[in-house]
Parts: sequence; C-alpha cells; structure tokens
Amino acid sequence: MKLSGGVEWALHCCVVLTAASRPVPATRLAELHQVSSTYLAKQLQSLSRAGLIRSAQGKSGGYTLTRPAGEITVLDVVEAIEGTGPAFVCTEVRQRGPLACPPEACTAPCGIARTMYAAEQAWRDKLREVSIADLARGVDADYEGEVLGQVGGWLAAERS
Amino acid sequence: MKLSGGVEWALHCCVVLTAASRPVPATRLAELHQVSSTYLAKQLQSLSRAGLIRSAQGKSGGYTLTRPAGEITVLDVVEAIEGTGPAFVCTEVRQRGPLACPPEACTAPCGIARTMYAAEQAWRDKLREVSIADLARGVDADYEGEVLGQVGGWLAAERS
DNA sequence: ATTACTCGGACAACTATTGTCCGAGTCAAG
DNA sequence: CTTGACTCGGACAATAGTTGTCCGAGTAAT
Repeated sequence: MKLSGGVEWALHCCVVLTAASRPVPATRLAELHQVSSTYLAKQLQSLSRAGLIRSAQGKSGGYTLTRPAGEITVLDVVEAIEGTGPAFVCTEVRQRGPLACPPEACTAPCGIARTMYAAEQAWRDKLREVSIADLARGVDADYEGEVLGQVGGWLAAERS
Repeated sequence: MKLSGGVEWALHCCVVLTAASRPVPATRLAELHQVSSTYLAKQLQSLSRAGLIRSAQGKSGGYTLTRPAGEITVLDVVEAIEGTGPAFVCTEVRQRGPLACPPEACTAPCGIARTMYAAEQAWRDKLREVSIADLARGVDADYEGEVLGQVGGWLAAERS
C-alpha cells in the first residue's frame, strides 16, 4: 500500500494558498516547492475538478481556494488526488471454487472485507478531523514565526 | 491509494489453514479459491518470509500456521504482503525552494506528515484488533454452519 | 485588436505490480 | 538404499499504473 506522491504536493499547495490574497499560478507554486511544474499542474487539475480550488485564466490568473481553509479537510485533498474508491477491493473469493457459497447467501460483505473497510473508515475519520486551517496554524506553531507570512510576501512580490 | 490484491488471497488462505490439520500445498489452496496457483505461491512465500506460516517440502509437504490463529493479527498478514513501510512518504518539501527551512529546524516531522502518520496509525490499530481466529469465528457466525468444517474435510480428502 | 499569460487535456517514459516459468531440495515409498 | 515424484523458492516476462512532458484553447489585461 502506497499513496501517490502528489498528495504531499497538493497539501502543501493548499496550505500555501491560505497565505495568498490573489490567484497563484501553477508555475509559481512549482518553483516555491522546487518540483516539476507540469506535473504539479496535473495535481492542481485534480483539486480543481474536485471543487476544492478554482482556476482563473488569463494574465493574472491562477488558483484560489473555493472555501475557507477551515472547511477543507485533509481527507478532501487526499480523495481528490487518490480517488474516493476503497483501498481494499473484495473480489468475492468465497463465491468461487469447489466450495463456493451461493450468491444469495452473500448479501453482506464477508468478515475480511468488513475488517478492512472498518480500518479504512478509521483512517478517513482521522484525516477528516484535520483541516487545512489546522495545518496552517501548525506551521506557525512549529516555527513560531512568520513562515506563512513570508510565503504571502513572496507570492505578492515578483509579480509583473 | 490501493493495496495489492494478494492481500485478500493471503487472508483467505490463513483462515483456511485454520481448518487444516496437515500441511496444505499451494496448489490445493489455489484450486480451492480458483486463483492462479503460481501467483498465489508468491504471496505464500511472503507470508513464509514474515514467519507467519511454515513451509514443508517433499511429498506430503505444504504450508502450516506457525502460531495459534489467535496470535496472528490481520495487520501481520497485511504487512507481510504490503511491507511495513508507511504509505505516506514525506519528501521534506519544506527544505526546498527559495523559502527553504534550514535542516536544523526540521528535526520533527511537519504537520502534514504528522497528520498522515496519525491516520495510518489508526488504520494499523484497527487491523491489529482482529485476529485470524476472529475471522474464522466470523465465517462460522455468518453462515451458522459448517463451512469451515467442510473446508477441513475437503482438505483432508483427495489426498493421495 | 493584440498580446502574453493562464489552464486543460492529450501524449510518452518509467516504475511497480501481476503473472509465469523452471531448477533445487526433500520427504515418502519401493 | 535407490528411486521417484512432489514440494517450495527464486529468477524471468507481461501488464497496468504512476510519473513526467508537451502543445493547443481560452481569457484577462494592455
């Protein structure tokens, strides 16, 4: 089990967008994090399709959060990138082979699937507890400083 | 995020081995589940390397559980197949780019990593709560019958 | 009207997973 | 003790998913 590396980038981007007052182009976000701008664009597209960020085209275009950061959970971002499907897919092994259970007796998921789903639910619940605003506060708490403020300034500067 | 399909097979195999009194070859497990025997063998090798099952070679060889089923957790099986590494890998984005944080200020994981790790911990905790014996009991409870007993009989029969 | 800058989806390269094969080793039987 | 057949184990391809790249469509400012 392994999740896409783009999740980390997407989360960082959302936190950074917290400190922005104007739309931020994908290029700017990429050089701030020193990552491939073209690939980051792909992740931002996923966020846009999920409705978490809004894109503006044209000369002073870029991305903006659609909602207050307090109303965007980490789970929202993760699901936007990774998809909402379950990590464990039950192939109904019990209905196959010489001792196959009849389909009419398999209305409820089997014990194995129930266990896996419960674990995933716990995972999602944990991610739902934390919002992007919480992460932003965490950055300021960790560095007891103006890191986020610096980011805001850096984003405002170097503009044409 | 998606986990290997072999996890399901491995869990089913462990449950089945609960009902076996003698070593069960990979071929037999494969035809019971109607899956590729050669690929299933690979998963069983992983379980063997993890020390969950023991392999016996020769004419009446096969696989056996090394411990009582109550002492094997679902997490053990999942980690044997998927590996023990974390699903979220932090690439320390904060140390890169024009506003990079100095390495000496990055001793603790960042807030994003902490959140992801906490969620994974919750996931693992849930999987650790359930043992193979619990799953076996669940099968009997779901079908209030002798499904596991039938499996045991089927494994005993057809032997040379 | 022009121009330059933005996003968006279509197009390759690469890595990890899935699937297959044959040889080494071992136990049971004759 | 010899034979034989059956077992696992690791090395070898095929496939699918992820990572990374490119260029065209559209838009806002000039």
